[in-house]
Amino acid sequence: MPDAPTAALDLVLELTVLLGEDMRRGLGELGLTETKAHLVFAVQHAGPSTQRVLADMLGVTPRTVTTLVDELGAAGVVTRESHPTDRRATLVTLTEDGAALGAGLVAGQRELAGRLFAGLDEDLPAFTRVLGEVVARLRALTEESA
Amino acid sequence: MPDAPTAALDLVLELTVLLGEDMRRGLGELGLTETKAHLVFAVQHAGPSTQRVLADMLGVTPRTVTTLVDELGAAGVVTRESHPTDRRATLVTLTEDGAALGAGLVAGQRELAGRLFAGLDEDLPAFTRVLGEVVARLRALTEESA
DNA sequence: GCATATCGTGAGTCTACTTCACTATGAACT
DNA sequence: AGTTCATAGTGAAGTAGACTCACGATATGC
Repeated sequence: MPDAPTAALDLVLELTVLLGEDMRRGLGELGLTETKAHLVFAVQHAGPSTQRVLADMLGVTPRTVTTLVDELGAAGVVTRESHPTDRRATLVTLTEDGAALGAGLVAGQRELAGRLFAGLDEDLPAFTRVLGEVVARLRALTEESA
Repeated sequence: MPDAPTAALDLVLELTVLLGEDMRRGLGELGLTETKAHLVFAVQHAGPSTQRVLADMLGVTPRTVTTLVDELGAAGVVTRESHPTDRRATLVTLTEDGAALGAGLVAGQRELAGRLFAGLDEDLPAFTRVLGEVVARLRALTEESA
């Protein structure tokens, strides 16, 4: 019989697997990978950004962003605009379609959240408290070993 | 301002990222990938198993298990034993080192769980309730679209 | 005893990333 | 001004971890 923390962690682990599958499936139907979706989110949130900045936000190398932007550009989701003051850099911006796509992603996520947590209002605050604390501890852990 | 379910899902998403990083880092130090660790867990839990069964448990193709077992064999973690009744099949079994490795993984996981959830006893039952329900719903979702 | 299914593996491919080298440009310092 | 050093993005090539396909060896059902 596992102790309560171990049982909780096991559930979390299972959740990550299921959630990952679900997201990949949903994104796949839109022709997106997780990283491409992440890039769309990033541009949506931060506005037009250089590829260097996007690389840092996504946690990938600049070279990877080049490819991502190439492919998202071919799909009509983003465009490369010239940077107003730095001629080395390009500003990645969302097209109209890209903005709609991003809005759709956010809406889909919100809808999934509603479906997953519906009717659990009573326990939800405690859930969120624990989750916040765990995330904070985990972040501290990973930073201390960086 | 996001609604509570959306905030909770965002936290979950962040947790999956951080937890994944942490696990990969820790496993990497032991020369393991996530899938190899999963295989060790599977054999530890189910006892000596055919590669076909392991493929199903890991959710990968049999071909992938061949490579996994090759490499774990080279590392001295598992061995291939002949199946007593089916001469096509091989039984993947843990070596003594492999069993120790598996036990270490379990211990490490338990220790991490303790560290992450320490002092949150009051909210932990609610947390686990929500998590269990969410996992169940997610599983239902993925199965209905299979 | 023969047709058909299953186990594991060689050969080759794919995807999402990486590193390295390079050009073009910017910034800082005499 | 010019020289030096750092930075933005990209071509070329490599890597890790999966996959498909085809095949030999064995098992199973009729």
